[in-house]
Amino acid sequence: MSQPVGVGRLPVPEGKSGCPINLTVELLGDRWSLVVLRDVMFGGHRHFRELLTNSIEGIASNILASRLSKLVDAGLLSRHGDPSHRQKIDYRLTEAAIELVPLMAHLGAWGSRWLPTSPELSIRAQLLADGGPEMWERFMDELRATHLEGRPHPADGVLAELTLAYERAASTSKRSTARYRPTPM
Amino acid sequence: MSQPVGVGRLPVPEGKSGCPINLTVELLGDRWSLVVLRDVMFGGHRHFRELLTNSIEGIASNILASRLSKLVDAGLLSRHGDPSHRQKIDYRLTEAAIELVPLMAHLGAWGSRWLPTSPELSIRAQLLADGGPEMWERFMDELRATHLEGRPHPADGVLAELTLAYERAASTSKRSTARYRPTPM
DNA sequence: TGCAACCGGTTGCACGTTGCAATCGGAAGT
DNA sequence: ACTTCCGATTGCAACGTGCAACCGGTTGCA
Repeated sequence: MSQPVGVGRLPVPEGKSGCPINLTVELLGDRWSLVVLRDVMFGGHRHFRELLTNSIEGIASNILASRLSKLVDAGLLSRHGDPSHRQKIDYRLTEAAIELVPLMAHLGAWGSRWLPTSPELSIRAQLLADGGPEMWERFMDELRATHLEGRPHPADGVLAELTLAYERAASTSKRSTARYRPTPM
Repeated sequence: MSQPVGVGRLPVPEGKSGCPINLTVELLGDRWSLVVLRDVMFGGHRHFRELLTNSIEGIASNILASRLSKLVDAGLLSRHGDPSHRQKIDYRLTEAAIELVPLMAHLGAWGSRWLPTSPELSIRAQLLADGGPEMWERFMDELRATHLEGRPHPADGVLAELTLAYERAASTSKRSTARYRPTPM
């Protein structure tokens, strides 16, 4: 639970830079990896079809498949069988992925501040950003309980709070965007 | 200085998702954008050749050119003439880019924690992450003075502190990586 | 005045990745 | 038996990246 992902702590892969920012960008810096993690983290979607159908950005099935297996290989997601259906796969966040919560919070905060985001979705990002490290820790503990130990999300948890804020904002917004499920931030 | 980049606050570009995380990923989620910003921010490189030659990751000139113009269009960099050479261009961070400092700090911290980074470079990332919001604010003010107002970096500033820590770590490391200038984090 | 070094790029081309639509074989429900 | 749902895979076109050569203009120096 506290080891680096991949092949362990080694002499820095040859030809690569060894810079923490660069390596992180190399791993997560593409069009979809962080979006998939966002949907698992904030949307609560943990199955292939669920991620495919509820994605507002409309990810293609082959891309989703390749991202899921890449994230599993990188140690950010883990695969588990689902008792309800033999070939249903439950993708769960690992500790490494859970520790991306502060990064997601900053990503959302910066986007809300500088990019033309939709108000309902910005509210959730703002709420999480304003909650600060203390709220992030609560959320991370909630995710650990859900994804590492298999317990359900508490009804009064951070995720519930964020979803409630979104739903309130969405219901009072003039042009309804209700054709989408409130998956993303 | 406090407007969103791009076309201003508009009804969310059509067909796009409006999610703050998604929009940020769409803008910065590629192999090079954040790496270029890192070199401008932490490496102090502000000219084309400087960025091209001192990049440890070895960016190609056409990619660098396309990223620079994309970042300028997005409002993260601004172009200025250089008095010393008529066709030399000084790329400076804008306020929007300076506000990516916390994101960079988290990116570096997460990478140091979970990926096989090189120790000298990790030390700088750790230092910045451990400094917390208070240190980030000091660094951002320093960058504002340098990039928005054209003053030099103070000798006792955050950047100097980070560079010193890197140099100490690099000089005591066995296998010298001195062929590289200490550009990245 | 000539010339080499430097300035920010551009061009052409090979290659891998992405995006899209259709489809796959196995498992479950009815 | 038939339909639906499951996580993918395939073929194909378009795009992004990586590499090397090259561009016109500017500067410093002999």
